[in-house]
Amino acid sequence: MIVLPTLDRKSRRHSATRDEILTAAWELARSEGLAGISMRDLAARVGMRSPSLYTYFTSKHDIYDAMFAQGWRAYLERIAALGKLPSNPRRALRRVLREWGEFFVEDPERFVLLCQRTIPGFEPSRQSYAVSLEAVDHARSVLESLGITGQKALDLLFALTTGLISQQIANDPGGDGWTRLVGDVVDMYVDHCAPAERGKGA
Amino acid sequence: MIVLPTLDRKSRRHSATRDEILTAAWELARSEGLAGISMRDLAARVGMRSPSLYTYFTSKHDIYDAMFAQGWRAYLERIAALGKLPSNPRRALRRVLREWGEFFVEDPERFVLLCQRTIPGFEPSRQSYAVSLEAVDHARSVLESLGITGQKALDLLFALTTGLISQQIANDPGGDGWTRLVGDVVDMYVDHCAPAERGKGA
DNA sequence: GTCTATATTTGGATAGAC
DNA sequence: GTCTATCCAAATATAGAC
Repeated sequence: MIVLPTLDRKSRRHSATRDEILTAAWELARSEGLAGISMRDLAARVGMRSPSLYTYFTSKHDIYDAMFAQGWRAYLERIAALGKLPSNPRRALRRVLREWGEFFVEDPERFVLLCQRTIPGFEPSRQSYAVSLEAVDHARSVLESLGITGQKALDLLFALTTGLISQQIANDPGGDGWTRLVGDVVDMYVDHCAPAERGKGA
Repeated sequence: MIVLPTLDRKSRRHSATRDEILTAAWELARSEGLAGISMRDLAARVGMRSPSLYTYFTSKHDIYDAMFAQGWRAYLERIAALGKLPSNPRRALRRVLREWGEFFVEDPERFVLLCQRTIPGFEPSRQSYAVSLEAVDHARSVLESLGITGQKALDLLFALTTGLISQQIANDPGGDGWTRLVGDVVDMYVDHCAPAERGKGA
């Protein structure tokens, strides 16, 4: 007898409830702040009492960890959904950064969890961290197509983007400052890091 | 009879104790994190019990508020101590940003309180906020000497600097990444925002 | 799997004696 | 001004019945 690699009814149900809890956790994060999530409130939102949550997650940090992985997976999906990037490398970078910015600006608490990591005591597990590294690798490959290599340039790009997003969130939440600035910023960055590309912005 | 505008013995003592508490608060912030300060621990560190703190501050937020103002005042002193800035505007900006970076990298919790403001529920009072605005005005005047004006350019500068510092603190705490990058960053920024200055970096 | 009940800890803040 | 004693609220997590 062959056991199919699908989950049985019970496991599927378990997994669905986990997802339901995570969805509620994101909602709660958006309304109360990420650090403002309490097990009581979270349970109430899915029609449970707090002890029942421990059937699905071993601790509150375990929930944050699942959210962290889920967040980065959502990012990878968004980038994948962009399809083929423009062949002009500068345009490609612009396209990716615009998406990056919209992704985080539309949900500031996601930015806090994924990029700022200011939740006291929380550190992602090895598996969840691995998901975030895929996003870094993707950025690296886009830079390489521009002839930009090295950790320094990558660090600079992240500093630039995360700095802008956090300013945007702090000063103009929900606004479109990012979208309006991203073109400028890409030009500034590329002109500096890949001078050979200067003037090829088209 | 003339009342001199100096504080009497009692007020001086009161003020000295306040300072002592604030110093202990910074120490505690550096070891436990800013959000990890508790009134009990803080009191213990100055040889008191927690209720006594309320003689000097009305609440915990009141302590954060005093720290906020103290932090920005310390920044203004550091900048003032630089003396006359180089007449070359690009060098002047480099000098200021280098100091800015060292000031915050050497005490990450200060950066959190002054620039990130992620303490739940804390907002600086009008007076304390005014101190921080002096720092912004100083940056604006340095930019003006470069012929760079407008809120957008100022925002971009802050995004760039705070982004870099938070990356530095997260990835290489205590390192000198900032110092090594600041020249690059200034060139990149000035080339973009004040093209007329291009090549005048000396 | 879910519940009630509760352990445990921790925190800010206050009352009132001295 | 400082203390002891205490209040009150909130939170995570566990034990054990159903």
